Amino acid sequence: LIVPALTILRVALDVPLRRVFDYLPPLTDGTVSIGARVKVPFGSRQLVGWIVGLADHSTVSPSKLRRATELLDSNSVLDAGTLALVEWTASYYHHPIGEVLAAAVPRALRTGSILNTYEQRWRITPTGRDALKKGLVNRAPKQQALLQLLLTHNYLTATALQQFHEKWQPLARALTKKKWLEKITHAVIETQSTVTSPPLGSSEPVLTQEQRHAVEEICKTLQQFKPVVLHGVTGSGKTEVYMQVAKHVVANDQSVLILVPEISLTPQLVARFAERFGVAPTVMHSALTDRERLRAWQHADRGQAKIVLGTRSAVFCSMPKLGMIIVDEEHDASLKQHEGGFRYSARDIAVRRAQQTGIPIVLGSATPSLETLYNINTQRYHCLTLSRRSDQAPAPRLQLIDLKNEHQFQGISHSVVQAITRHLQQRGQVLIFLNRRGYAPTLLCTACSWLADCPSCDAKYTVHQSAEKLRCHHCGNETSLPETCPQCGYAVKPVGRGTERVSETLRTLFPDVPLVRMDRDAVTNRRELESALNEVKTGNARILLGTQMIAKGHDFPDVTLVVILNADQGLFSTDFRAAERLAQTVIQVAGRAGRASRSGEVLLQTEYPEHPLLKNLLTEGYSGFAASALQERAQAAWPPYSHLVALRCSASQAKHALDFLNTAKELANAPKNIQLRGPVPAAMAKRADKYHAQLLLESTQRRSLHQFIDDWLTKVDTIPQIRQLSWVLDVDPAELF
DNA sequence: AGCACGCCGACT
DNA sequence: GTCGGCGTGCTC
Repeated sequence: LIVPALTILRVALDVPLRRVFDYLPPLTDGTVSIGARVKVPFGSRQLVGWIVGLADHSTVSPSKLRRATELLDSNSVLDAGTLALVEWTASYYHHPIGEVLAAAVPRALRTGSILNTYEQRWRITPTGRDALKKGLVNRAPKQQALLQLLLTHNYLTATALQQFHEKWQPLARALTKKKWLEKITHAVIETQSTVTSPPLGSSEPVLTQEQRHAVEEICKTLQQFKPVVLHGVTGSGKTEVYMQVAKHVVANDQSVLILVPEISLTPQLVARFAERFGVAPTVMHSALTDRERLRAWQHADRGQAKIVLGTRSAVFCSMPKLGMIIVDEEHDASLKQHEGGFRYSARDIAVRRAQQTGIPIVLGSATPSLETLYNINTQRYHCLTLSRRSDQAPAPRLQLIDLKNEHQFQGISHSVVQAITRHLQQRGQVLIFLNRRGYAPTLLCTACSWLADCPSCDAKYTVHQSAEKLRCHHCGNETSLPETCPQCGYAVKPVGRGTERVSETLRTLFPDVPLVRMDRDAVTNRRELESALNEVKTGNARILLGTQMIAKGHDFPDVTLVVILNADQGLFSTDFRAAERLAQTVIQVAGRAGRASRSGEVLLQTEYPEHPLLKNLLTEGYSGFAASALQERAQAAWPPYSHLVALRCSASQAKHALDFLNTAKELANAPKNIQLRGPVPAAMAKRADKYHAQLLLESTQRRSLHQFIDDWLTKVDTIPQIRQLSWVLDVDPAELF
């Protein structure tokens, strides 16, 4: 197809500008197709852009209109559905489409570098054929034989030539010189080496009635948008349901996209899918090299990947034959990108993608987010419940320990010590959760009340005893641990407790019991993670102590006691989502207990046993908690009963940040149904030597809010001080710091 | 963002 | 006399 010279290319570029740029098509031949990449001149540089549209005329004056340099793709690297999704995302998050694309695709595609793997091929030229026919090569039998071979073979690769003759290179050189042979560079499609083993049919377990019902419901209508929530308690076998529904989709010659919050959780999931399907799923996550990521992308784009398993950016993976999306642990905060300029919720985009594509989507969780529960209540989502554990284990018993009325040793109460002793005696394993790493959260002078605080943040230094360091967990500052007070020279002492200190305490209390500590300091790489998990799984370790790291994903079948050392941080937070997060953490951690035949026990230490949130969670479980939490949200008109957008700003001076937000607020001529709140400094205003502040926009009318923002941002873009600060728009913010 | 252009201060 | 500081204007 030759494109008329008049065609205008609409090109998205990776620049922070909320518009696309018009170009004339390149003079080189080739098919101009939407979704392909072009190299274009932009100012004084050459950039790689994406063709996101074609037009027959441009409103840009002809003097400004420039010509694209080169087409980079002849066939698709981004299917039409994915591009449509990227366009929707750019408009929903009010973010430049070029930057959304840059976040969505592998880096290798962005730089315009070699998309394909190339293979050198040698073939006979027409003059070579001629020469052969005329007998001109008769005096060089080797050369003749080679040309003869090429008559029947079309082309030979270096490997093939090697087989033909050990010293083929001088031969080829001589023939090339006479123009009888030519070397061509051919792009080859790299196929992912897939280790194939026959699917183990026997490994398909018998489903529980609830699992079978869920599979049937999800598979009833496979070719239409149908959001389903799979609300399954820990151990109820959600993964088995995912695999069975995926099997139906794959049997239909379509592929399945599975999103997970973190890659550390995937090895087991990958292994289970690999075993069941006989082919390892195509994985996509940030730990891949550029080359691996490109390969995975192409594999998916060509429809060769039946199952794509990835973290949040995989929601944009090009999959022309996408038949279903599964979002595992849909409540998990990691599914939202909350750093950098482009902040998005992979779960929300996934729902949109399923809707655009007209396919089912499964949102799985033991603790669904309040938004999701709200969508169930309003009949937008269909809920399928797995209330029984597939291993028949009874639900663990949850119990509060009142720290105010108990003797305690280094933050561990008497009854917890007794419970640990009891479970260890009964050959159970004990899991202890504390969401705070390091030795102690503060270092205090015993005489002059000096506190070690981070010079770059409004935060205290955390004591890291074994490393002999003070570290800031907010900016990465580090300094040596002082032995005496730098102010008065008197003794200093660590105050409060982190996992490092608790591990010391536990070793004192249970000197003969092997203990494994899992947090970011104790476990720094994959190998250490594997070995720590192995210690627990083999039963060598009897006590497992850790942070978030142990709350997610991993199975610890022999754990019979779970202790949550301190649940109180989340109780009095100003963030409206704190309660939800706390409840989810408690339930997720509790879910690690008693997965095997033995029933589990969960102890939760608190200073506030009367707190309604804890009482509620205890008596009513997660669903009961969620119902009352939703009522509170409704009364306060917080999400999901309203929609939030935060304009966040950071600058080297607090005043600059607040001035900018105030100017932005003045520029807003917001309709009555949109409230602007603030600006206010962030709870931790100073972080890494920058001062943070935010302006909050709130409305019950999503459409109206978004229309307003479109208009407003064009004005915000013109605020002059904009160069001395950085700002981001956070649509549906996960936390309001 | 990134790059060019432009106008003022301390250097060979 | 110029090298280079970073303000500001623009990118189809």
